[in-house]
Amino acid sequence: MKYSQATDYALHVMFYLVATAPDNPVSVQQLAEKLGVSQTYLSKMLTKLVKAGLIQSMSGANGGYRLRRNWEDISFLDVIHAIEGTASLFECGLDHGSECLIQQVVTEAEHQMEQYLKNKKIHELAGQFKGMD
Amino acid sequence: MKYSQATDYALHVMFYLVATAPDNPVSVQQLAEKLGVSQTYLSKMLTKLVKAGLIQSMSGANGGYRLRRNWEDISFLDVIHAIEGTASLFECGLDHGSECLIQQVVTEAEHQMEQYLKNKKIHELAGQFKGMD
DNA sequence: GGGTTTGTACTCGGATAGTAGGTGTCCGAGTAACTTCGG
DNA sequence: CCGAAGTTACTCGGACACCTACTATCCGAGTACAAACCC
Repeated sequence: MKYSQATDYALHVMFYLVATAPDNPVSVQQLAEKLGVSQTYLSKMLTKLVKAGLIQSMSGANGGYRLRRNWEDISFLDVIHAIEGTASLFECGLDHGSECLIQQVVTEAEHQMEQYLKNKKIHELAGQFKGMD
Repeated sequence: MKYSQATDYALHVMFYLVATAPDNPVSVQQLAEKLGVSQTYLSKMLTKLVKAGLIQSMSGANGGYRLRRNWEDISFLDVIHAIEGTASLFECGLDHGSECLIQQVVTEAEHQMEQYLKNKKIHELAGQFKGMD
C-alpha cells in the first residue's frame, strides 16, 4: 500500500505553482525540467488536476497550466484525491450478512487521515518552498 | 491506493480466532471454509502473521494456527503492518536538496491514521463478531 | 507390552502463472498567438 | 496599412509497451500425533 509516484509529482507541481507563479501559465516543459521528470508523463497528471478543477490549461502559444481563482483553498487532500481517486482504501470483499465491523473501523481511520490532509492547505506551506531545489 | 485483499482476509481471520477460539488451534482448511477463500492462498497470510508474532503455528496432526499469549493486546495496526509491511506510504522521490515539506505533512497524516488503528484492539470488537456469517 | 515402523493430517516454502495497475513513450489532432505576405 | 494565410508553440487524448505487485495455484518436504506391527 503506497501512494503512487504520480501523487508525489502532482503535489510538487502544485507547490511550485503556488510558490512561484500563482498568476502566469507555466508550460509542461518548464515544470518537467524543474522536477526532473518526463514531460509526457507529467502531462497525464496535469490533465487530472485540470479535471479536478484545481488548475486550468491555456492552450496555444504562450500557453501552459495556471492555478484557478480559489487556489488559496487547495488542500493536500484535494490534490491526492485528484490523482488517486476518492475510493475508500479498504473494502470488505467477504459476504457475511451483517455490516462489516472491520470495514467501519478502517474507514474511520482513513477518515482521520483525510481530515488532517484536508486542513493542510498548499498555500500555507508553499512560502517556505521557493526555489524548490 | 488501496489495502490489499490479503489484509482483508488477515483481519477477518484474527477476528475469527479471537471471537471463537482463543486457545485451540484451527486448521487452514476450517479458516478458508469460513471465509470462502482458497486454503493455499490464505496460508501465505497466516505465515506472515506468524512471522509478525501475532499467532503461532502447530504443525503435525491436529495442528493449525492459534493465537499467542498476548492476543488481547493485538490491534488493527499490528495486523495491517504484518501484511502490508511497515514502510511509509509516501516517499518523495525528487532530489531537492532540503528536507521535503510535502513528505513531512503526508507522513504526519499517516501517523494520525496509524494512531487510530493502534488504539483499536481486535479483542474489543470481536465480541460482536460471533458467527461471522 | 514396549519399541519400532507406518500412516495420516497438518504446516512450510519455493516455483509458477495470470492479471491489474502504475509508469512511461509516441504520435496525431486541436488551438491560440505570432509572422508573413498580398492587396 | 490591413486582413488573410501560414507558422510556431503549446495542450489534449488515445494507443501502446513495460514492469511491478497482488492474487492464486500446485507440489514436494518437513513435522507431530496415532495406529499398526513385530519380537
